[in-house]
Amino acid sequence: MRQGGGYGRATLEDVAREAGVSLATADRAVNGRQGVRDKTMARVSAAVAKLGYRPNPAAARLARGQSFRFAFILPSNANTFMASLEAHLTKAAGWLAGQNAYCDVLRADVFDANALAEVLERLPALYQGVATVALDHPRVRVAINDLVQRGVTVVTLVSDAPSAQRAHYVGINNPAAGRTAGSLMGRFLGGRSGTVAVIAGSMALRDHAERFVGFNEVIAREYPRLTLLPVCEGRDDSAQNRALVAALLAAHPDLVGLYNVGAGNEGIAEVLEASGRAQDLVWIAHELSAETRRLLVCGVADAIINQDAGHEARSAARVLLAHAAGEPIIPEQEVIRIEIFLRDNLP
Amino acid sequence: MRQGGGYGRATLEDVAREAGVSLATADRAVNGRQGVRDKTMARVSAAVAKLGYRPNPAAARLARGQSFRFAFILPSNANTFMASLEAHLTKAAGWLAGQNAYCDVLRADVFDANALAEVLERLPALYQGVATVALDHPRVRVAINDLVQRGVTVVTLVSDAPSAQRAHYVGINNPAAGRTAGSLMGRFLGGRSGTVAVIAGSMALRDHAERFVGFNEVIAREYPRLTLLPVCEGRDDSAQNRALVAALLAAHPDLVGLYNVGAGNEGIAEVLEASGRAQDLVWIAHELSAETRRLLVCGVADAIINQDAGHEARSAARVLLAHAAGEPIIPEQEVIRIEIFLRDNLP
DNA sequence: ATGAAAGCGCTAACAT
DNA sequence: ATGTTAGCGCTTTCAT
Repeated sequence: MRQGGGYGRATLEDVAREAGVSLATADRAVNGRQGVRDKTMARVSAAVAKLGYRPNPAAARLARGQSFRFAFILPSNANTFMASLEAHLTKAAGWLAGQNAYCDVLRADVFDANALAEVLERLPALYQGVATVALDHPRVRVAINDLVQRGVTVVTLVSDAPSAQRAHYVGINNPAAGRTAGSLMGRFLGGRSGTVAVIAGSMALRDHAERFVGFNEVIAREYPRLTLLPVCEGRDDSAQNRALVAALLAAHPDLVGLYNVGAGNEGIAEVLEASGRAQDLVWIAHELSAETRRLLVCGVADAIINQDAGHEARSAARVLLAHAAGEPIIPEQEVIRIEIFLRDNLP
Repeated sequence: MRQGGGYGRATLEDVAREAGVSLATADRAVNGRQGVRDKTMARVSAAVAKLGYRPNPAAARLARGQSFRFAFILPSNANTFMASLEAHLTKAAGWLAGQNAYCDVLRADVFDANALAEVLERLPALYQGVATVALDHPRVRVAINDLVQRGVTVVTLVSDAPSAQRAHYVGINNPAAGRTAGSLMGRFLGGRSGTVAVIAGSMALRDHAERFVGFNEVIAREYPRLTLLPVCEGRDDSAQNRALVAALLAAHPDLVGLYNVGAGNEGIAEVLEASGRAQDLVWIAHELSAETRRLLVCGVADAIINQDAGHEARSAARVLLAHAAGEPIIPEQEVIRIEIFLRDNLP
């Protein structure tokens, strides 16, 4: 491994010399700290421009020597997706540790607004930042706003609380995800007529409700030959979903499409595969996992809409650190995509 | 994921004290440098474990004070996608500069193996790394291998040279992208029968050829009611593509699908929109841009297969830096996805 | 308002 | 084989 010498990169010291001021003054000027005369400021700025000075973030971090502590609030009962998110969060924590930032995972029943709000309200003061799977509820909103008031950076993760003053939302646009599922459903069904069913965990969950709204919007507007059945709620539970789908198949011989807005795909898969209608019926589900991957490959599922858990974990970590350290983020790097996977473009 | 204790992070000095050795020895042991007795090594390892020591990468970078210089080799005549890639590369260069790594953009006619090979062969020795839009050709392969031999890190970008010993390929799996387009085409056409045309820049371009092969594979195997016409080559040129599509529309009243493997979508769009068959015909193209975005929104294009130029630029920068600095990468972060965009999931 | 100086945690000469 | 020491570029008291 070769090493380049220090090449002519200008340091703050060079700037100070060029401007005829001390290192400390140069630092104050460059970082916009107070107590610098306009005239000196101008001289330093000129030197910066002349030398093409760029601060060395590694050195700044080292000298500052500050460390951070963040909390991640995750659901107490994790499904496959949340488990994957947590695994990625653990890796991201390793990276954060290298940046002098440490994090703890806190549990909350994120489906229960009061339970979640309580965890937020009682959050120990040692945390400079929180990433939480949120809920759009008045008490949660207040809890988040109070934290923000206190100077804590709050980032919502996977599920948003748009009415709160969180610094950032790391997750997908759920109505758009639902519309995407709707378009895929309509197009995959070609000109076929028939009935389409939607299964959700619970319509009280904002993301589920939003996805359904988006799905419904597209189907109703663009595919009049398809009839949407009332949403079935299966609590994201495989066993309940199994029963639901069995009933749907029995009751609707003309069932041509199925969209599962939430989790619990295993149960659905079992019934579909057993029914012999799996290849014929268009099934769209969410979140890529070992299981949904298999379903896609063998043609039982037709498309998987995914949000990249690894990306979300890293994004939350980066955003939290950047905010706490007062550093900028690269916005486009932090946009979580609504990914569409067919069996052909699996990663 | 734990810990922090506020400021009590163990430093190398703590490790040295705990192990009863000097700072330098602790450094040698921790970094696996030679000249440390097994016994001391063990003592240091024990101290590391006991204190939960984690090196501070910022401090290491600062102390090492090494800087790097990379070259990016891009096509001399850029289309929209390449222009976007370059814009993102410029931003990534800003980040790299903060990491003491500087880069230059070199031009080459990357479609001409000899021209590209020449640029690689004559690459100034000052570069520790190169990211190049490559070509799978014997002379290019040799040129890349020679660079690698010399200790230069070579990364291929967007277009690969799999037979060369490049350290990494930043780009998508093109046969898979073609298969993805094929599946979308087949499914979007529902049970319709008819003719499908493919337009490519040139079948001599590896990525174009690979995409076609993937597309053809799926259509031939899964959609027997669709007939594929021989590939038309339009040199990625809008004007040529305009003429090609006009001819196709005239000659094939039963044309139901169109897949453009390469660039030059503007010309295609014009003819399709003018023909009045735009809404009926399924058109799939590559690379999201202001133009293809518009086409998607107004229903002229039905799907865009995309590789994220921003991701590719940042990924190339990260991989190059990590390799040169001997640091690890996060593999899953560097996987470039085959993105499918419908009008509903546009970023 | 400005300057001097002491580190931050680690690396790499240069000793021994 | 191990220790000593001088920084890397920047931030931050503490003086002036």
